[in-house]
Amino acid sequence: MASGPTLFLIDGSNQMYRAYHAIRGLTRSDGKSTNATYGFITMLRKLLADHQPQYIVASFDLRGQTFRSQMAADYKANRSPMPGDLAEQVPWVHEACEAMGVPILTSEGYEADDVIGTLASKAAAHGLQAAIVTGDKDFFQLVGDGIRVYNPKDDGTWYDAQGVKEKWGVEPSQVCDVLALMGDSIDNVKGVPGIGEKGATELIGTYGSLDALLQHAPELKNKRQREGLMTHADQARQSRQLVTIKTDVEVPFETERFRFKGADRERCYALFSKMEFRTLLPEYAPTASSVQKDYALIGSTDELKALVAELRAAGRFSMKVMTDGTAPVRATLVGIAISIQAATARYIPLGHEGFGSGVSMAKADALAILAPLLTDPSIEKIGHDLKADLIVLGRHGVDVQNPNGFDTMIASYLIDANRSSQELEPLALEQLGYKALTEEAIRGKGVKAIAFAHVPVDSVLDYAGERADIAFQLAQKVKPVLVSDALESVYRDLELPLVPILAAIERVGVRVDVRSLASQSVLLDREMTDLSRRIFELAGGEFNIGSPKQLAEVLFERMQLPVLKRTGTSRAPSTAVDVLEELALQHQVCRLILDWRGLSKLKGTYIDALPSLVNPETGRVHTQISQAVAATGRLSSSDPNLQNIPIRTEIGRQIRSAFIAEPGHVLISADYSQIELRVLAHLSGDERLTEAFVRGDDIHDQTAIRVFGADSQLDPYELRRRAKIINYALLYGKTAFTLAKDIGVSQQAAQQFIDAYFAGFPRVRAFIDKTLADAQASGAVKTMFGRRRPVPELTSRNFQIRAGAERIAVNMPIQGTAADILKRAMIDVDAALAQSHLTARMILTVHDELLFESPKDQADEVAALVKQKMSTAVTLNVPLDVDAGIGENWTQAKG
DNA sequence: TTGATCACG
DNA sequence: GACGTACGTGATCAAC
Repeated sequence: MASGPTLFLIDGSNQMYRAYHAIRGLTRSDGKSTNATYGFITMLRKLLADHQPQYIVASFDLRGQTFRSQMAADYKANRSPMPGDLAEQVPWVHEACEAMGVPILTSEGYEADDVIGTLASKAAAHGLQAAIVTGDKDFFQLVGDGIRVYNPKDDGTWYDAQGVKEKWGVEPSQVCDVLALMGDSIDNVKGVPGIGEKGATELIGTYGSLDALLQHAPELKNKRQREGLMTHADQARQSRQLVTIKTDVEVPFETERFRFKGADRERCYALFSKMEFRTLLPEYAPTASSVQKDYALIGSTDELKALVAELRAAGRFSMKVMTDGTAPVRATLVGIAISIQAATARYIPLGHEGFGSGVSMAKADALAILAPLLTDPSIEKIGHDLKADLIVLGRHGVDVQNPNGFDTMIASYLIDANRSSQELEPLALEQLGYKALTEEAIRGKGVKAIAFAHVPVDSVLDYAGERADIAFQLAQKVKPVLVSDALESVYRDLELPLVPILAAIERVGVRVDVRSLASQSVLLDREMTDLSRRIFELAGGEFNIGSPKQLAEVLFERMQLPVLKRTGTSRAPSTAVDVLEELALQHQVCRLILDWRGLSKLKGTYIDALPSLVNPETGRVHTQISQAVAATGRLSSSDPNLQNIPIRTEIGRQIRSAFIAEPGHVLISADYSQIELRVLAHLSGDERLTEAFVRGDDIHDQTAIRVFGADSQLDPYELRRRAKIINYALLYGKTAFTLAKDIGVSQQAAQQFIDAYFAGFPRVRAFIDKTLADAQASGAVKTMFGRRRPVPELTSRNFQIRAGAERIAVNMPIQGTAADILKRAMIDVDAALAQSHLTARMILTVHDELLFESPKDQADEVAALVKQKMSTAVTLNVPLDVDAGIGENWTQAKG
């Protein structure tokens, strides 16, 4: 019996192909496929972890001729050439292999199979067993004493001689004969026509070998087999030669070279960052402790003064304001970390209690020393999410001025808006190869988390110092990328000036009429109770209407209503609005359920939730605005989201009425009229669309005329409604299928409308086509201001994924340009207000709307100024119309 | 924590 | 010719 350690022989080409087909649609942000590389690495990692090989080597097929192609000119002639996006990955797979510590051995003129066969057969002589890692059945021929096949698919399967016999019913020595009969259409090994896997194993099992079978061919009962074997005997013999794996290739067997010494972490790290395999990075990142750091506490005002002098001399520094509490508007200041050089940081403790409380300086004293620096516009402040720092410092009376600052979160967002997270830790890992401490590691997690103020100050120094240190290093790293990606002007002219404006909006907040909401809650409660009583009567029993599961059971089992649609992942019967709308025609209970659900949503999300979000200190609601989330460039709002306050229904408008102005003040709402369609007119240059806007026509009426003709018998309101749907539908790539549903016509009619639209506005079609062509060429789309969004899925071979990417590509330049325009307007309005005598404050932004709170007696002037600045924020070849309204509450202001 | 649902532009 | 069928967000509730 063979013994000794096992040498793992990886059939690299086979495993690379398998990975390529097993994983679909994995791409890097530049659109290049990385699926085979990722799959191969995953396989390798699992193999290494599961079997901890002492010896390992991989072989790959080389390009060009092999002895087999010389033997049979058409060998592998049927095989389609390697797909381009796999060929591109070959060097990466090789690199991955070697970086992971697996040497590669190949031989000119031979396939990987032969190299592996040779090594396997030589292994015993070197005191090793062989394990061939492959999914290719051809290798069964080599199995025997000391040689096994291992297929890593699923959880992995081992094949020894017994295993081969169980799988195929023949000995490994007979495998070549079986393969010779079967042939292999992919490699163009012809075999014998009429004999497949089943026939081949049976025949070889019966007759013992190909030669014996050929001798007895005339005696066979089965006509197809008999004639096949008699006419194709030579072909079968040649096929056997082709499938026989060589075991005598001249390759050196160097045991020591095959000894597995572990991965080259640095090489792996470099490759995996390049490939954007983010989940793999932490494991291969250099450890934090390996970096020599100079972090220290600032323990006295004298030290602080010395630090300030140093910072002033440097002209720039990075900072991280440490706080306890979730939102910056109510968080307490704990300390400030500062860095002016990689691996260096200072921490100024300001609010440490309990252990280490002695180190904290008085906040007022320390801030007074720091303030001249923070408010000096000539000093560059670097940070990751500076808005949060600005809010906290602002609440302590320090109005940070930072016109040349650098925010690494925003820079990273501009470079890749698709990133799911723009947080510091993953960026540090990917960009700097630095594994940062997590907040959880310092504070603990969940309910047991300790406030920073109570964590030993040395730990906070480590953590906070790192944040400032990393931000400083990251800034140096991403600044050049901003320039090379032509993103500097979006950064300087749009995003950076917006930071203090958003900070101010968050700090000011919005006043909410809590009493009005409370009385609405009571009324709604009654209405819902009433509705649920009627629902239970019709349904024949009580249940939780808010539970999709229970509701589905009542509707589709107890009441036997038809299941029209199923949900995405769980395939449960859907109870979504459109389904219930349709079922409402059959049973009135569905209408009641829809009504109940509408009320429940509004009550739960707004009426009952808003009062609890009022900040007790200010009596107002302070949303958080994210500048680095939406991939199109829009802002987003959370905690609470004030960008989705209801408006479409009567109850919705009542909720909106609860957003009110301070006594003596009013709210002013100013919104762009149809900004996205105007952007489309501008970007496409379509004459008719442009003219319609220039003349001030109602654009939806114009579309109605183009699409439905001037003399449709339908009600003009209905026509306009449909035209509006069409206008927006086409902006986003809606299809006839859904358009038909939305406007209640046949799919053919909907398609005619779409065709008529594009015929009526011909440049729109051309614009869409050009946008797509450019996107395909560059892998990204851009707004008028140069903001970009990578769209890697445009090259996907999956229709669904590709179609989705195309819609994104068409939509982003429009939605994104509109977002850019609003940002530009915010900056202009803010500056104009600051320069005027007016004291109005911007309090909200909702995609195409700005909301202000103004003293009553200034309202008209403010409205005029806002309107003027918004409509001239940019110059398009269509006018930018702005509607402004004034009122006691948000609903009135929108009137 | 995830999925379904639904609020907004 | 089929594919599945509109973009972008965030909050809540139920159910695991």
